[in-house]
Amino acid sequence: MRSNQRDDSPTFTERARRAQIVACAIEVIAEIGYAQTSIRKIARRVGVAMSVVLYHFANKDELVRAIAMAAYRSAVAAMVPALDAEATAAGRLRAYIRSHVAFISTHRTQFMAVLDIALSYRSATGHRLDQLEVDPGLHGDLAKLDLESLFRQGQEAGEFRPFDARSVAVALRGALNNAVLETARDPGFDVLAYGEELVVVFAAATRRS
Amino acid sequence: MRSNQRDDSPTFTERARRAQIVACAIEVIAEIGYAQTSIRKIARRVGVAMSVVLYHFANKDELVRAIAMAAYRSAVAAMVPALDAEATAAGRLRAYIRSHVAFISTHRTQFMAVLDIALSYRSATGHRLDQLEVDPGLHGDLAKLDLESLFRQGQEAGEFRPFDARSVAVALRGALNNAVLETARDPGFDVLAYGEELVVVFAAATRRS
Amino acid sequence: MRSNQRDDSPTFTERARRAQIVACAIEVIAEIGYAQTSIRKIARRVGVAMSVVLYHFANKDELVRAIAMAAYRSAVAAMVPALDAEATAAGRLRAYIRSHVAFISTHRTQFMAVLDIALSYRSATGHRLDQLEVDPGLHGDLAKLDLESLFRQGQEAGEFRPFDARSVAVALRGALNNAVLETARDPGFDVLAYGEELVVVFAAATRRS
Amino acid sequence: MRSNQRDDSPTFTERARRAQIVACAIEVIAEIGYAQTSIRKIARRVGVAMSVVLYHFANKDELVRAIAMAAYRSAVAAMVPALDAEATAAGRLRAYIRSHVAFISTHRTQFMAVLDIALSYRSATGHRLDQLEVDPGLHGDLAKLDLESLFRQGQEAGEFRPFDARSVAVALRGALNNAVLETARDPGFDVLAYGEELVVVFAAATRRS
DNA sequence: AATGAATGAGTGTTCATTCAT
DNA sequence: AATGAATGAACACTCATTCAT
Repeated sequence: MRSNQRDDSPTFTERARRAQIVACAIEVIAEIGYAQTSIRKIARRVGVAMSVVLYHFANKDELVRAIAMAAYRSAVAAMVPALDAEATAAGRLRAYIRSHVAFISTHRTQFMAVLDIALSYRSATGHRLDQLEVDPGLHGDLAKLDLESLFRQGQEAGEFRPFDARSVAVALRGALNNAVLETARDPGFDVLAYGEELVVVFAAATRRS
Repeated sequence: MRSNQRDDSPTFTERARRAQIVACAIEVIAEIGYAQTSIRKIARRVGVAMSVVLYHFANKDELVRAIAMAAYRSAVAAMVPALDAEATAAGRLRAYIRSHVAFISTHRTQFMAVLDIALSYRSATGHRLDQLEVDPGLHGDLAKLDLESLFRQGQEAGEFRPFDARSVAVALRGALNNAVLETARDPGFDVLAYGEELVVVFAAATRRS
Repeated sequence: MRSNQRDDSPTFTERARRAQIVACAIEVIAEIGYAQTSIRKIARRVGVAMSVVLYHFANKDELVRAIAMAAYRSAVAAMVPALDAEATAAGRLRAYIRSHVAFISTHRTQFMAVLDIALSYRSATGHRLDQLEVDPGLHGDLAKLDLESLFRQGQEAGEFRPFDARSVAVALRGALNNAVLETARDPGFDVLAYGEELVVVFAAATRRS
Repeated sequence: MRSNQRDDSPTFTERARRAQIVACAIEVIAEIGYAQTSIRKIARRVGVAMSVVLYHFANKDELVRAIAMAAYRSAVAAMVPALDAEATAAGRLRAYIRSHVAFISTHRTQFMAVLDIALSYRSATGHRLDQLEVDPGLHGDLAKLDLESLFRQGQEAGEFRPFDARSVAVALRGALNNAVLETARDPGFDVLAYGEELVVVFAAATRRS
């Protein structure tokens, strides 16, 4: 077990196996739903014994956390640069929406899996996915994706009208998440076009006068 | 068992027990999440043996269906009159949002439960909640709550600008559902104020010119 | 409940209901097999509540006994006259086989059900069907159908060669019962022709010199 | 679980456990009857948790199949050599009966169990035991035990009189199976003597002129 | 004579987790 | 680093039986 080793740096093999397991877990969850997913089925997909999964992850909660972290990391990698490239709040809002739907359309299975977990998972202690501790390195970057502060900055800069930042953030997040569910219901749903519509809607909704 | 009776009229006791079980099931699901909810836990809450629940509902799927139908029925009762009272599409949109958030705030646990089911439930045949057959009497009224046609009618009447009706419907539905999840995360979240913000946002987003 | 009544003579309705339940039970067992048969399914077939069955039969064992007795009675009614009409042991053996397969082919479902019960049923006390007490009135007639004494009488009369009566009785009974199972496997199996073959086989096997 | 392994060669421990479970299952079934046998009771006899049985057999049907295959295998091992040693059809018929009753008397509980299963078991799909797929290696040898072709060959060779081969096969099989049931009713029943009687009966029944 | 409601013991099956190797 | 074996708790569901009405 990892905790038996004297230093904390995982070996190369260790890292590779973990990544492989996380990837397979995402596939399985996206395919059959988190509720129907078991460690055995994940192991079967990887092609190893079930105990191998638990050798690398101690328990199911830790595996779920790893899946979420991997998703956060790739979301951050895809969205933060797009946001950083914009000078205005309105530009960053557009970039947020567009990079988000782009990410959804390129990482459909991953997003599906994480959303599924986010909606139905509770840890042994009853906590939801978004109440899990985030890896320290990720914390700063995730803050950059906080919609509420994006809106507030736009209001302070005089770009946006004075609305309740939190409410509009909740609305936009809900709208974006629903894109994934809609894709699940209808695989033909055009996520990118949906994104463009959201750009128009939320531009109109936040614009001054 | 109900399916044993020759006539279809359930007795008073039968109806009362079923209602009681549905109510308790809603409570339990809202509290611990659908994935963690079992028939035994529901029975424990009602204060009867697990087999009593299955005496009244035959199987889990039927119970889930009963919960959903009860929720649909009360949602329809709360929202349809509000919509019928409005003459314009813009008015009906406002009424939709306001009656919806009002319903959320008065039926929090019920809505939570149904949303949770909608997101994580799959029937034995793999179907999602929204793919379940709806009681015939309910079908007509549920159609009145279809956002996409509401938008389309507003566009045909020249009230709304020409946007993609489906996309905006998906966005609004996502935003409204997220209100429930936000309440779950933060019980202090003011749903009614959120609704007023949505009224403004979607008025601005749909208005001509 | 019957045991509440002061005299033991069942009413007409009572007798009719019991007969109806027994008939339906036989149908159900023949169709889906005794192992899959439950009191509820029988009641469903009759068109009454499950508790009605138990009102008339006290428990499952009693119902099973009633089914067996009904079958014995109709078998006796069909076979005993045929046997009584024969003067020689060889004639009675032929009559036994022929009336037996005739009975099988006219009472297929009934025979199927009883055989199924005979093979897989154990009472609460672990007893098999053939270890159940037989109705006093039936006892005498059932004795007339005892193959072993038929063979022994034929031997004493000098008609049959000296073989082990019990063994040949076991063999013939096994051969006859297997006709029913063969019919279950292949519904096209010609039971009457099978009977004629058995007549030849057991004539040759028992005949002197 | 075995189905987890990547190669198909079961370990020594695995094979031993499976054999042990099959052996105990046979004991339990022979004692209390297949209908009364549950996985839990089998596990209790083995002295392990019920889940251990399902760890090795996936489901009840697979366990039943394993029991049947084990019985078939030992029956083939006991009877086929005896048949192969005979040159004539009449000799093979005698060998069939004698090796069969010998097998019954040495493998009483095993035979009881398999017969009980054969008579009352239905798979999840409704199939009977004799409709289950047979292990490929066994298939050829089992064909050698087909009574109907044995009789037909004897007729073609002019050894047997012209009777309906299928009927006599059904009769002999019924007679042999009934030996097991008779033993269950009366443990003192002399199966070997019964076999000798059958040899005489079926010799007389099949012989020319 | 009949029934609806309830119950507890039982069924097969799934699952995350532990542990010795 | 990996694994086979085992386990107990939980799951949905079935069943014969009881009892008040």
